[in-house]
Amino acid sequence: MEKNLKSRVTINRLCYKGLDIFSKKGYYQTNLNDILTELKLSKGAFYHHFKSKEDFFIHIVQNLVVQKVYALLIEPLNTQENPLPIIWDSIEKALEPNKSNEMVYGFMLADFLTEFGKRNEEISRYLRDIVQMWEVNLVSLLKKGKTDGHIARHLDCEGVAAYIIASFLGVRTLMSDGNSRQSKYLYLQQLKHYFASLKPQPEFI
Amino acid sequence: MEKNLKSRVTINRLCYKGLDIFSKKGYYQTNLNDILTELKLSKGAFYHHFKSKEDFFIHIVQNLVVQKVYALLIEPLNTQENPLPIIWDSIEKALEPNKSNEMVYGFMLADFLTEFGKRNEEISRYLRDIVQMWEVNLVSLLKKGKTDGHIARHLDCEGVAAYIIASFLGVRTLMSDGNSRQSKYLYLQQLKHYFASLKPQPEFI
DNA sequence: CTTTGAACCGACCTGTGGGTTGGTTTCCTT
DNA sequence: AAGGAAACCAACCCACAGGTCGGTTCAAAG
Repeated sequence: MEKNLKSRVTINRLCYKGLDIFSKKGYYQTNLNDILTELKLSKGAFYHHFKSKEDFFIHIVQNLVVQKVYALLIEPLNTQENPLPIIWDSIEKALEPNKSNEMVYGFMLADFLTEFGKRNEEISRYLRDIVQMWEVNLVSLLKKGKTDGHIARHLDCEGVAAYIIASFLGVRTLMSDGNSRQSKYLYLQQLKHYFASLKPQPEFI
Repeated sequence: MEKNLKSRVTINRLCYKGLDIFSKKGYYQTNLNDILTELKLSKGAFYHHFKSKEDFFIHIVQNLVVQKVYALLIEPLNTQENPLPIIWDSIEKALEPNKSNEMVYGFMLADFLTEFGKRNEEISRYLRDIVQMWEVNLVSLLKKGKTDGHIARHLDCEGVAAYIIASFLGVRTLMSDGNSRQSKYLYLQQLKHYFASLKPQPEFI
């Protein structure tokens, strides 16, 4: 195989497997051998492509995590329709386990944010940037929903976005507690109820 | 000082300082010396009172964490009044930093749940028990609120409780992101809005 | 005062895991 | 074919942290 191509293949394998295991066990609880033995690679191979474990993780965040969050939670918001069902659908999909690798991408962000919160300022910043990117897009979509008459005028769009994000980040904690299907179902139902309360109330017009 | 008393004093000092530092840095990222040097105690002293780091942490959870959660989130629910303002107040207080030691007890549960989620089944169970204790009390209070006419009849109390818990656990992630006051404010405002939507709707009677 | 054992000390042991380094293979260039 | 660089290997290094152990202090009992 061509050298340059082979290099990229190895880097990709490392990143995907890394994200997989980091998501399952957490960053600090994962050691490089966990990743390397599964891929039948050596320490030397790893440190040929990345200068440190932290560098490796940042690379994963800036590529894979950003990409997943964008595809699942942000890109769907690019719509002209009623925002609330769109947002609800995107969240439901984000909580759905990915068939190909059993990974629930919705988990990653919240777990990583917690893990690095008071521990690694640099990585925290990258993660917060992703959340903020989501928040910004939510807010602007909600504001458009206001002008289009889908959302009550008196609502605070920043507040609604923060509340959506908080509940989304929190439900994962409950979902990892055994009966994840039940928690997810209850959460999504109430999210729908909350969204219904955001619609313009006819009797107030 | 009497031996037995001195022992209990030392154990208490260890537990409080342990909870403090574990809350700030996480369990796995805290080493015993972080705790022991601050208390001017030795390894020997520690292992005289506890058989392992894990045993130590379980002791903290079963005593201090349970006690804090109970005092802040469960005991206030023992009321005959309208449940929704009561729940809201308890959550607001739980998110308030404790003046005496700067610790935000509301943080602990969610952080620890995340940290041990896929890592230590035994400790996870203890933590989940605490959440479930909260959930059970929330549900029963909400059901009473239904019969008392404070909450709409068609609502699913388990769902409401799950949603409250999810959003509470999640807001802490946002709160540790720098501007915690702003996040908390937005969250509490929307929680109030959500609660308002749970009241019986006059036009549906 | 002596004895006893709980409370405590701190040097040491040991496994772990991030990172290094010298060497080997593979593939492209000339 | 030869040279060289990229890709990779695996033994090694070392700092760190959980846990151990022999010894010391001190308060209560006899």
